[in-house]
Amino acid sequence: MGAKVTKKEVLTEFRTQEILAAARRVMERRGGVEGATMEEIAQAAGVAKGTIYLYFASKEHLISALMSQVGENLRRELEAILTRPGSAWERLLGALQLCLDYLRRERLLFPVYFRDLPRWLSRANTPFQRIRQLEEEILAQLTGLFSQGISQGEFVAADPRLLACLFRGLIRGVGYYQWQEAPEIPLTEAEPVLRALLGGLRRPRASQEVLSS
Amino acid sequence: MGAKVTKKEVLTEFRTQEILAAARRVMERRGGVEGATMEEIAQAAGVAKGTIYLYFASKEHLISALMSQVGENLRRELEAILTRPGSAWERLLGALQLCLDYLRRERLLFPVYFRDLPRWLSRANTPFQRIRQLEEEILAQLTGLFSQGISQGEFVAADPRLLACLFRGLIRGVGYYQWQEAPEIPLTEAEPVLRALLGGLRRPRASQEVLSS
Amino acid sequence: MGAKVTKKEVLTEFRTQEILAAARRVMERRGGVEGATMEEIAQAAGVAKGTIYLYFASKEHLISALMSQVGENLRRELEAILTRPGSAWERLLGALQLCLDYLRRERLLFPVYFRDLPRWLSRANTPFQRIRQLEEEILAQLTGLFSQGISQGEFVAADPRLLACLFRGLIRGVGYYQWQEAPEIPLTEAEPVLRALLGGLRRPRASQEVLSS
Amino acid sequence: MGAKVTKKEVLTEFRTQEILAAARRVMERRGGVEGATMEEIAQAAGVAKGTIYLYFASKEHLISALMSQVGENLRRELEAILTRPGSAWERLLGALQLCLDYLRRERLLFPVYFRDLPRWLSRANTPFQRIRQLEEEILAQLTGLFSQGISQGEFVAADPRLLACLFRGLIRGVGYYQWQEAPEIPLTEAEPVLRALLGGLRRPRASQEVLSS
DNA sequence: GATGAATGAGCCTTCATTCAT
DNA sequence: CATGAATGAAGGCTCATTCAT
Repeated sequence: MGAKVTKKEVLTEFRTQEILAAARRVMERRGGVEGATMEEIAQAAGVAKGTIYLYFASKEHLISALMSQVGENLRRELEAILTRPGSAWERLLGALQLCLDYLRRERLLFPVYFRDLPRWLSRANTPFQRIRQLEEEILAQLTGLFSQGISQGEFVAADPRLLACLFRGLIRGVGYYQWQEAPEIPLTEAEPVLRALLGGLRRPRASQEVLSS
Repeated sequence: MGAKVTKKEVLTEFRTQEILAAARRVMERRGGVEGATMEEIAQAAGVAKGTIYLYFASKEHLISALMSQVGENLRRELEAILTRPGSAWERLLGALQLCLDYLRRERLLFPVYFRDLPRWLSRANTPFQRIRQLEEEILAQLTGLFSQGISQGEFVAADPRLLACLFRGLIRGVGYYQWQEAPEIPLTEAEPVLRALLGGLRRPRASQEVLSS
Repeated sequence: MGAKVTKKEVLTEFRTQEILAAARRVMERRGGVEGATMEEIAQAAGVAKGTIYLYFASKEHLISALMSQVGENLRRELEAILTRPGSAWERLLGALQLCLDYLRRERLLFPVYFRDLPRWLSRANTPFQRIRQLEEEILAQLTGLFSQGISQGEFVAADPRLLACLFRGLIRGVGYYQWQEAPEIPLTEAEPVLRALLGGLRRPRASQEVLSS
Repeated sequence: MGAKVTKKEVLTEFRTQEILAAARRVMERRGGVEGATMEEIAQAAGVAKGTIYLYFASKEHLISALMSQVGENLRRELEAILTRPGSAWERLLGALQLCLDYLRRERLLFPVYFRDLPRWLSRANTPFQRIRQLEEEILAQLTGLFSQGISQGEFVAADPRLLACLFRGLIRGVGYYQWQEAPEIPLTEAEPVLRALLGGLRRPRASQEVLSS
């Protein structure tokens, strides 16, 4: 009997993932949430339209689950990098590389993340609170990193949370650039420039300089 | 007689601006183009639904006009700054300040700009080509600035267009940050950090260093 | 004072005709009533949209007046022909020629007459009763002609009103044909065939034949 | 299993016909296509508005299907009659009877056929091309009949296609008459007169007469 | 559980008509 | 009288969601 329950659970999990994958494909193809109809997602998943609603309460819940998956993974991998030994700068470079990797990997999902998610996040009572939470956790990880770096004298003195936000903003800016302007330019070309930019945050050794206009 | 024509023109201009302002308000309130219906825009403008179509041929034309207004102004002001005398770095700082000003001023319109415009830009035969053109012109202005800076040895050697894109990406990242995360943090606090980041692009005087990992 | 009133009347009449002519042009161009907007008619007439409503109570009244004009003329000319001396057959040929002339002349108005008028005629309390009346009068004229022809032994015995209706139906069929199928074929080619067809109604001299299956 | 598929197909076919019948009823009631809204058609069919779009891609497709049904049947039955043995005249009488039957049967659909179809036929890339094709085929059938009749000396010398068009025009004229003027007069009364008229096309035996004024 | 036919609220757009100037 | 900006009812169509089978 326990086996049977497990079997059913496995099947449920399988279907869930199948639908999520289908939703991802369709959204990538249609370039966003609005263009992706439940009908098309169902077809792509090889199930009937009504079946989706057995696994997800609504379209929003479906999208939410999809986005959460990515966030969950990013948070886990980011955690691994940030707890590595080494200087804050080295770990920041690791985080940069990871984020650029995600940009590359999830490139096609970017429009959804960028355009459609924000609207939903602004609404209360939405299934997207989980994503908001994940974003907050990721931001907290980065904030912790900058905090360490500042207290260890590696980075210039600044609000660590602001630095984290700007780092994330920078990554998003790159993603947006890649998405809108230059899908043909490999992100690897952007990495040195990003390093140079972030290098601007490093505190010159044996220097009393502070940020000033 | 001339006065009458002027009167009519003034009224038309007034209504046009009134509707644009209403559209802006509704989009801000609804968080994007999709959520803003012509009905609600009309109500916000204090006119009937059909009246909007006396001033704009379609919803797309209306949005297009709204976005173009902002782009037009930004381009003009940016041009003024970039043609000022001074070092490339000084002008870059000026551009930075201008863009941050725009972010502050057009803060509420940002979601529209960020999320909805991209989809339309990807379609041909759309009234949004004007905006695409404006974006390209602005990008060209920035590219020119970086180009000068590089050839004059002020900035590290890199593709100037990539730098321009990253600059813009950075600004957008900040805007996105401001929009989503910290409407309460005044952007003025972000400026020094942005300067520090951009400072990473400056070439150390009398140095042959190039970007390397 | 009397002169002034007359002057005004003349102007009113002039405007009325001008608007009617414009409506005709627009309907011809647009291929019917539905495609012709009051806006376009007003432009074609060189007046403002609202002005039309000073001369015609509604779009229906305008169309009605336009169609009545044609019917009025046809009836008058038909009357002239039918009161000419000569055999019923000769007068029938005269009527045929007249109707074909009208078809040629009013060719471009035919779609309106054929498609749009009928719907309105079927409604009560419509300004189109005048047209219905004109049609009835024209039909009565033709009925009278056939009636004479039958009583004088020129035509086979049949309900004269039915014959009149069929004659009209034949004309309309030709018009429809011309309109839909062969605008390039001059109607003159159809005339001999129509004569042959109508000749089928003539009673063979000194014959006792009656219509039978 | 086969039964299940059949069941579904039967249901689909049933609904399709049900909607077509509803559309027919509404158009008859409203006197044309323009007056018949999808809403009202849906109500008449006892389904929701959206349901229609499960069976027909658009309003035009719906109307097109309706008209094609009739044309398809007429063409088939006409073909059966025209390939019967016998003189051209006998077959022409058969065709006449068939067409009058259709006029009687489809009487209420006539306005649609007469008024609305023509406008659509003039547009390219429309689902109505099938109807255009049907019309052409029917006309070709009639043309062939006249062609035979002429070459066999049964009918006066004339362009057979013109004769076919006039025949069709005559039928339409009768239909139009019936529709507008005398729904109370049974068409059976019109048939002898039509025969007489068509008889005018017959070539007098052993005569060299040609059509002349 | 799975299905997919059915639903209907909601959207953008048109255009005959009105009325303040 | 003339104007034309403003109106708003109505129409075709979409698609997330429901529910009988």
